Amino acid sequence: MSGPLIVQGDMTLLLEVGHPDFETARDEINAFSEIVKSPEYMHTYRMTPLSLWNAASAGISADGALGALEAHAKHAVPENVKTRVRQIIERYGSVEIDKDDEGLFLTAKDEFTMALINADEKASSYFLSPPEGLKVRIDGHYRGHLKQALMDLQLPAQDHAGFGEAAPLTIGLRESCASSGSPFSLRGYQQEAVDLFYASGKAHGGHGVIVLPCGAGKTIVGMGAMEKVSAETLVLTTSITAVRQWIAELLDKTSLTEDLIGEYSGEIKQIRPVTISTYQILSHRNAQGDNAHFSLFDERNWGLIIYDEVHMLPAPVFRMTAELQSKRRLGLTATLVREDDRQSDVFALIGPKRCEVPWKSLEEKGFIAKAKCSEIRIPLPVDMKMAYATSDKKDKFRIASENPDKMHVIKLLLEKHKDGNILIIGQYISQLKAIAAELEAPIITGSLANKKRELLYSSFKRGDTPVLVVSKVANFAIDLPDANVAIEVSGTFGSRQEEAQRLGRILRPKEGDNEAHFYALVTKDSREEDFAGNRQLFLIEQGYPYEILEVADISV
DNA sequence: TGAGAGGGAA
DNA sequence: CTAGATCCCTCTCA
Repeated sequence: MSGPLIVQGDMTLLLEVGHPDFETARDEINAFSEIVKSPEYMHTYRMTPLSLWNAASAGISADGALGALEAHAKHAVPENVKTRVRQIIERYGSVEIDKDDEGLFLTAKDEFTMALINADEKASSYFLSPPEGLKVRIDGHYRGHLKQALMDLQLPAQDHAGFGEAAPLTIGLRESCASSGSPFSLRGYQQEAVDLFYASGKAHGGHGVIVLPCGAGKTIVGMGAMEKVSAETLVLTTSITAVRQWIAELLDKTSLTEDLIGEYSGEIKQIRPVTISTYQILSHRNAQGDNAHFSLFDERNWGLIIYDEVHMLPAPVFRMTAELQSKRRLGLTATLVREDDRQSDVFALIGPKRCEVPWKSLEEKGFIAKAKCSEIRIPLPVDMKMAYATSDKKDKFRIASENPDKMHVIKLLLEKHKDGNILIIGQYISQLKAIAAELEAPIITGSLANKKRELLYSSFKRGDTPVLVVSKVANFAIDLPDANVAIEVSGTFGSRQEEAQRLGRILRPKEGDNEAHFYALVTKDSREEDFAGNRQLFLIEQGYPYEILEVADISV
């Protein structure tokens, strides 16, 4: 009993950062808990129903989770925590949905559970008849709605009812890329992700979410799934650029030819055996307030629907997905949502998390660069302190973000990384313009036409432009070239996804020492520190410690 | 026919 | 909490 972990009665876990077993313990508890706070010496994790159910769906038992807690605990694990963890994990699988010749039916593991569901007005409204013992016939059209209602009852269903017949389509993977001719095959973890999605151990796969770091090849996992399913496929993405990228990748790495792949967007409306579309066109309402493009879902007998960046799924597409439970569904994301409660909808309607590849494991294998993250704390200039003190909350954040003394630190960092390819990323256009003007560096914001962006990107890639200033376009633009240094001068109110995206920008493997640097510039003793702390949670969870520096610590 | 600007949406 | 970016549709101008 000398481990780094304190298990508290409220289901939170305190993890001692300086302890020799810190990393092992962190990697193990990550599988069934999520990080909440990460001050310097003690990180706080929390076990939630959803984090435990995702673990359960990945095959972690109550004994497994409790075993990990006990192995790393400093003191005895409280009895109520043991009971609660068992209760929650056992709830996953206490309700099953299956299919026989007569249609869909639900089974509960005991009478109490069935009584609970039967008493719930919403859940029982999808019953076709009163329950007989532990079994009840359900209306197949409302399979998704039922799963959502069960989720509200804290009873996540295991859906074994399978999928309908779909239009078949032979999809093969090439052995070499069409464009470059270089050999192509799935990496080990990509193949594993595909297999977990397709079968997930009990031959009940075909729906679920794969979590992969930026640059780990989400598209390739998608193609692997398409090959397995070999049916007509609908891919939903966040932007037109992403649509085009998918199409280019499919042509490059699969047997699909141009006539089989369609783009369905605001610009081009093709519907083909494999169709790539955007969430926005599906969410778009016409003057009558109807979703004008929902029919895309019924245009063909899709066998697989791929949700790219599944954490971005808008509400109307969720609603539609509730009706699509007889289609295979694959969600892809770099960061499962934590900021709101939509993750329970993802769990109920797309499926449980099937696989999560830790960033650090890719770093060890050299698939992504090593990253050093630092937060540099910069005081406000003396003459601004009074203005800061007398401002309201939202102005305080803006004043801190636009701290003019950040300029000096940027210059120090540019000096330190003289030969680097440096991205300066920020949130406020006025701030970025001032920085770009001072450094005489080009700037890319949303208002710059795509063609002009591409010119700057290629100049940056060639090394002709060593420093590029970018706005929030960097969060979305997938064609932004890689750098080895990123300086974040301001960020949104605490989005972990944003931080992950931004770090992802510098993680493509590098020549030489394969090392990248990420600096977050934060105003000392300001509200910005708190928000920056929240942004960093995801990366800390993935094992990227932030070094906290003062201006004086920067050595050139 | 296509490019580009402007408005509305979430 | 904001400011910012994107997308879709429509209109105008060659």
